[in-house]
Amino acid sequence: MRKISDSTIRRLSVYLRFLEQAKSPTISSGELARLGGTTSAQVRKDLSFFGSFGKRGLGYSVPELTRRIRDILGLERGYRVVLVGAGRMGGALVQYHGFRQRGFHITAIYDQDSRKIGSRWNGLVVRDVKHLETDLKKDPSDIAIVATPAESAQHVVDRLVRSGVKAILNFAPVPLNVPPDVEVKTVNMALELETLSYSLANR
Amino acid sequence: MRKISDSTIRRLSVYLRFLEQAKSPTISSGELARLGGTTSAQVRKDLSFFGSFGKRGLGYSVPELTRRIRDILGLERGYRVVLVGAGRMGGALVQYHGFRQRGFHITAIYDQDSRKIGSRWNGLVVRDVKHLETDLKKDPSDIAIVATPAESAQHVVDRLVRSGVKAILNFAPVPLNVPPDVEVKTVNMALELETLSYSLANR
DNA sequence: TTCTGTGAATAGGTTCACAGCT
DNA sequence: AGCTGTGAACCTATTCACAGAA
Repeated sequence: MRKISDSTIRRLSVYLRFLEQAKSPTISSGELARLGGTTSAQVRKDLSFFGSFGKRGLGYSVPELTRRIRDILGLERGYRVVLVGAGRMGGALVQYHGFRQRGFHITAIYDQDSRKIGSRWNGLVVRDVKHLETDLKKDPSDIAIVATPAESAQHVVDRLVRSGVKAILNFAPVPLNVPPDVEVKTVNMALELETLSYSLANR
Repeated sequence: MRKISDSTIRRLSVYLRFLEQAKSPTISSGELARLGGTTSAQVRKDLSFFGSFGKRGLGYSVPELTRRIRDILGLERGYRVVLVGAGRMGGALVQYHGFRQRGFHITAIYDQDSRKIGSRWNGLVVRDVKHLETDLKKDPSDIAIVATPAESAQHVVDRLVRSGVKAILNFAPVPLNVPPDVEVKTVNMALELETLSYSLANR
């Protein structure tokens, strides 16, 4: 398959959010653009990589386009997600409603700290991270969320990769090394604040 | 000032993190690149937008480059940050060590929910969001973090903008409208998972 | 010799503009 | 007439490659 840019995928995801809230049966590229903060040409180009979903003179059928984008993004199948790191951030993520809503189900939580192990979080019992490999062998997961301290992140990731995890959402503030068939997305909040600092400093 | 791309700024922020951990007194663009997951040419180009900080044949002085990047990013001055939304995510952010470490001080927390108002969070008392404008008039902040539900985010942002906030880090999963002199960075975690879903679906 | 600094070349993403359906 | 689909033009970011300083 043709290489699609990350920004296109992110925009599709944004369009999807608005399609799901749309009231009218059809929507134009211009309207989607306005909602998603982009241009109508961009919307049409983004969609054109995957096919021709619209009707000229009319726009896009909301239910059809919704279905198509969900399909492109692979959201139909639903995912089992394991979370490593039961700190504050892990806690927020477990509760985060947006994940479940989108078909991402957190099925297990791991931590190192014996004070956390055994406690219940949103219906899940925090397990000792030493069980990570054996658990994943029994119940594989495609996606893991890493919310550990920076120091342990790479080690945890190595173990996840060995256990067959293919995609990792990383909240630890370090770039992670993984083999080319594994996808990592790092969310670094301090870094986001620093870009804001830069824009404040340069005006 | 010449327009610098967001990706350059983000990489500077990554380099800075490694410079602060570096042990040797000098470092080459190749080494910084390896640590930061990029190329040596990229490192040199990024830095060249702001000056010539290295010595040919030698590399960059770690303390000097650290200072220069902190200066470029505007991190020397320190920032007062207000947080709106005392939910799970807000709680995680208040505790997040990376912020304080980098000179971002959360000075107030606001919420709408009377059950949360008055409770202590990390030494701060959660205040009723109705005091937002009067508080900001007394003690202005340049930066706000918005961690409210999607529905209230735009309204909160309008009030922040009217109160003189110039930079917003948004965790609500909606694009926000702000005047051109205000900078917004949105972190949307469900969206990050969706890009991972896409890459799993297309292999 | 090593490693920076930087124009030039390349690649990639966005916008334009218009032909072609409905 | 309205709005899509898309090649072409444009613009921006990355990579190359090499001259030049330590």
